[in-house]
Amino acid sequence: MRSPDGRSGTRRRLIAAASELFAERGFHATTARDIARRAGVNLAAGHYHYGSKKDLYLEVLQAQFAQIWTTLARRGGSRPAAEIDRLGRRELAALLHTRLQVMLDMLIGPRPVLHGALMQREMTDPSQALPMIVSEFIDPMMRETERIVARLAPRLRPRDIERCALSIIGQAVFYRFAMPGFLHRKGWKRYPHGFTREMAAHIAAFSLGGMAVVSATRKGKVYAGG
Amino acid sequence: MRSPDGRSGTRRRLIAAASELFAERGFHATTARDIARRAGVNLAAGHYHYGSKKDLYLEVLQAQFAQIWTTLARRGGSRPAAEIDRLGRRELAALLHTRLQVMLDMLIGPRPVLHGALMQREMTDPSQALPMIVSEFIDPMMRETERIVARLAPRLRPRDIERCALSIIGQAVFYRFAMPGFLHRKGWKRYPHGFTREMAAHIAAFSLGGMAVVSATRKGKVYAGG
DNA sequence: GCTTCACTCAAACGCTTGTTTTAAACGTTT
DNA sequence: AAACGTTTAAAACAAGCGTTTGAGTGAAGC
Repeated sequence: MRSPDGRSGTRRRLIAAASELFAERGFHATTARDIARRAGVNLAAGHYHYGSKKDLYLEVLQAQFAQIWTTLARRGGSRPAAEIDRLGRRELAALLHTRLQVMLDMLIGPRPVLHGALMQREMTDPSQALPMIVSEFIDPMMRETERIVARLAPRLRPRDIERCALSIIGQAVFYRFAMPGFLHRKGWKRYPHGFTREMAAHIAAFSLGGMAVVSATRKGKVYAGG
Repeated sequence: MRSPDGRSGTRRRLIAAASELFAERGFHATTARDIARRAGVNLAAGHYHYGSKKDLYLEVLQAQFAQIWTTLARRGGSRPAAEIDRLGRRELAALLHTRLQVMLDMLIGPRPVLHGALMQREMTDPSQALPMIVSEFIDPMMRETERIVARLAPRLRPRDIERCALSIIGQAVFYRFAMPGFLHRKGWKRYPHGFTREMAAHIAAFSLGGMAVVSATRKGKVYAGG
């Protein structure tokens, strides 16, 4: 290859078109001819460069998830572990809030990135790429959230740290996974302006309360918090 | 038709096989031949009885969601609105707990019903059936949860009642939507025995704390609850 | 006993799919 | 100028798809 992507950017155009289509319609409902048409290249180009539709799909996931932490960190939604351990209570709460805001922006914001749709599809129909997605995204996301939770509620048992982290992430991710039902119920075409900001604030507040109660609850006192 | 379902139960067998396959693999990845094979009927039987694969799919969704509230109520996860309004605080908390337990059992329990998988697929690739699913399931589920929340935290503004209900449902549904990633991360093949019980208890406790804090939080005091 | 009817069956239809093939061009490097 | 990697074009491939066909089945109705 003379340049990183041929001369006319065929490889790049193929990846871009395939990313969009796989995110929009999923693997099965996307055809090689759809991809070639949207990329503006010949049908045979896909197989020339990527061998097969499946390999192209795996390339797409690889490329998308390779850049996600850069995006997250650039917007302040991710911080090194050592930094988190140095934060005070108010800063931790602020980090949680920012993190939720960034996550929601990426998932359902006015310009959502493709990770959300692709991940949702992988959770519905897992492929060979699932291990990569777990190790490259889900696992780091969980670990970092657990670290924030552990700092905010130091008395929690490890299993409760994990459960609280799952509760936090679950609340946020829900707005992507349930989006069609949610929007239809509200009669909306898309989430309104400022929606992610308000939901991030709600989830942060709700979760701080949840952590406080779980942290104060002893075994058998499940219904505490009255 | 001689009997409610022919003589050999072809219609019933088709619906059963199609329900399983659509839940397992989705609409696109399920073929008419797969369905006929699993149902043990001739390939043409599907089109004879249901007209088209799409009509069969809609029939499947209709049948599955027609019975979901019966199942939910039978297990104590749903109560008439008038009853809810009569419950005391401890009873409401117990209802919330039971409701979460039943929901989780249906979503990820040892014998999960098909609604979970089918709904997840509709949220990923909505079809004509989406309005039915919203009006028959999502909307009643939201209204009843909001009623419980409203009784548990009477000072909440309506918008916060809705958000708290979404937080509660989101935490539970997350374990279905993110199941493949979650299981792979833990190295599990399925959720372990007692998992739904523990998670229902956690989500109930976490949510009671969340509601308490959101209820006590005034505008601008987002980070309260320390 | 004959027709009627709902139903079943194997076979085939026309179409789309992912993939491959063949040929010819293009621009860059050697 | 020759060689090379890249791209296009058009066509074809086998396989699989949803759907249709038409003959055949056996019980029900008259």
